[in-house]
Amino acid sequence: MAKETIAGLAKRLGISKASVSYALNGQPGVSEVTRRRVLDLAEELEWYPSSSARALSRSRSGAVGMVLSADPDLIGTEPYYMGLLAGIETALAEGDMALMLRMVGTDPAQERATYERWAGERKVDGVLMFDHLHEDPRPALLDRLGLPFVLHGAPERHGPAPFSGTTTDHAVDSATIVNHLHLRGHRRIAHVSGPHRFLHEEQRIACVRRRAAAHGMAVVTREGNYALAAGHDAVVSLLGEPVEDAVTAVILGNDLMSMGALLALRELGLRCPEDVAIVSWDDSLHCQLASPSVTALSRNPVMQGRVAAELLLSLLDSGTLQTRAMPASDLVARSSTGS
Amino acid sequence: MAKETIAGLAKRLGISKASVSYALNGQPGVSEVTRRRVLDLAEELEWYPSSSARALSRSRSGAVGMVLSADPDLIGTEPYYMGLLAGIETALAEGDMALMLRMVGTDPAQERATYERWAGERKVDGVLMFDHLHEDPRPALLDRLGLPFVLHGAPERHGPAPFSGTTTDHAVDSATIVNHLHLRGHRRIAHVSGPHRFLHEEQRIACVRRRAAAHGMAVVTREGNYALAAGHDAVVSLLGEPVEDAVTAVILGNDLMSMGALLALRELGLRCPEDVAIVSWDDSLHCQLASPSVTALSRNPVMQGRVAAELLLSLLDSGTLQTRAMPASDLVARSSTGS
DNA sequence: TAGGACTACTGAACCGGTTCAGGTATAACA
DNA sequence: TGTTATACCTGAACCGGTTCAGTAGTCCTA
Repeated sequence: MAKETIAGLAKRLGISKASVSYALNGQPGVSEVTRRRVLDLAEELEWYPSSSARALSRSRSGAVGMVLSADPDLIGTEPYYMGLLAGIETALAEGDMALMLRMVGTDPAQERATYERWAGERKVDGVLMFDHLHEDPRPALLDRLGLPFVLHGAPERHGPAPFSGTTTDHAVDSATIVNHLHLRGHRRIAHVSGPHRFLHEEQRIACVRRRAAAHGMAVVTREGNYALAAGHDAVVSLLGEPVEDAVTAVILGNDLMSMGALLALRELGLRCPEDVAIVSWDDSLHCQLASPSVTALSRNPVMQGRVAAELLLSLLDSGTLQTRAMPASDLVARSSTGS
Repeated sequence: MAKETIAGLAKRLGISKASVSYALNGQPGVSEVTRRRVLDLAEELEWYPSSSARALSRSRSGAVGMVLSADPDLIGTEPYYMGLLAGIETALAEGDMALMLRMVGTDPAQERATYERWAGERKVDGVLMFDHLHEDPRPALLDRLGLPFVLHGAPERHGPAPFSGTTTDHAVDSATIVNHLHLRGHRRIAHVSGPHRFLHEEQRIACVRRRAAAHGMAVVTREGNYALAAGHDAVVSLLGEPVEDAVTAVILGNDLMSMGALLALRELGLRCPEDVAIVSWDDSLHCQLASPSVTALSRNPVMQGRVAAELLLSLLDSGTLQTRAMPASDLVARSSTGS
């Protein structure tokens, strides 16, 4: 079966390529009768227009790109990103866009090189990004490259946004966590964050501090890297030696660090939640299954991915920059805070 | 900055488009001097050839597709697939191919519709598939569509392969598990498999049975669906009422079901491993973190993904069908079998 | 010194769509 | 009745690469 083309359809129907094209794309310029004939024939032949020919003449690739930068061996351990991916993909599918995925190592240069290549080859019409960095060079780069993008987790701002993105109200989320701990009597807490280069981590730190101060609570901060060992080591360093004013609760920046924290407590012979409570800034099956199960802030990655993708779609077809605030996360209270 | 094209480069250099094209693609027909001039100018201008124009004239899209069919909300819970994805992506990147990802629900019709669309639009040059089904309609479909593909987890066969794929020696893996249990004194075991519609599950069941029989062990089989609840329920049904000849060990088809099994044991007041041992047919962080930690067969998804992608790449550029056997998996002995 | 082989290069066709600038035929209007 | 608007349709240009057939020019050989 030789590959059909639009010229083939046109010949079969005795009309011009142009008419076939108009009919297929729902554009004016053809009668309803002709349109139906074209559509019926296309269906009968199971024919679809060539995506590359279409991409070439429309100067639009019909795909959006997403770069995941992480150690390949650890990628499976981040359920948050997978949920995000799922949400993104379903939204894109509805908008008839394809998702082009690239995984690179943790070197930021690789991510940037990918964008340059994509823009140069016009392989994607837009890009989805995460994790706004301190002095993030990517928005400027993408602007220079002329690649539309959406940044999931953009900083909150007042006034018109310089680019499209989703924002999270860290003050509310922080308050949810800190209030929960305060209510349970904790007055000295620790916060083991993710890397400071992520803007959202800086903001969380500031918000936790502010909220705790409002309650008259003391906060110790540690920087982690989202790995299990980081949570473990932070807890050991915080609680390894018995001191007078040891913290009674630890907030950890993600689920893996929370698991590490639990392991550390067990090693140190400290009971959770009786001696030390644990809260994870990200929920997952790990938090549910751990013993004790871990109280966690439940974001909704699938929904968030969906929203981010929708922002990109609307940016691509109407060019409007938008910022969308994510709803506040719920805290799922579990055993690790004595709930 | 107006977009450069190959015609633009040609004009700047005072040569023809054809020469520029030959130079860029490393083809004969240009002198080394000219080639260098072209390459240098391209680099200086940060110019890349348009992927869609290239795709159109080469009749190759430069992308391979992969359909993930799963409930979007559960996708994050399957670390195996994420590892696979990572391996695939890195191999594809090295072969200068892009990965097009599509997530669909669990309805098989959606997966097939995606392949039809991709083939019709010539959007991907090939496809990666998983989980060979009983009477799997997909290979025939893809053959009809003329879409090259690699099936990760193809059945083992003698004689020439009808398509490219990776195979796993289930007999060896089964023996690894069963021997491990036999050595620890278990004589009555249960095997909670994944859905029977997956060929590899059927094969695992048969291999476990055979191996157990060789040892004079009794096996009870249950069908699960890889979800936590399935592992839980299977264990409850197996061990809910005290019986004379209750099984003393349970093999579960994946990590989630193993977690469910542990929960069930806890509920039933049975100790692991003293009363009942647990083995997972898939390793993950869950197995490591559970208490007791779970003995698991450790496959290497990143490597497997890489191999599958390499098979596809070589199929695409030389057209040779190949079958590659995956190395035997190692058993990571942990507490759940008393190790 | 004519002939053949080889190298370096070019013009034009081609890939398969989209879209613009007309061209008819029919309907609507004055 | 002539003019104009409208609906439907078409030929050809275009998107930006690849590739084929052909042309010069150079070198080697007999």
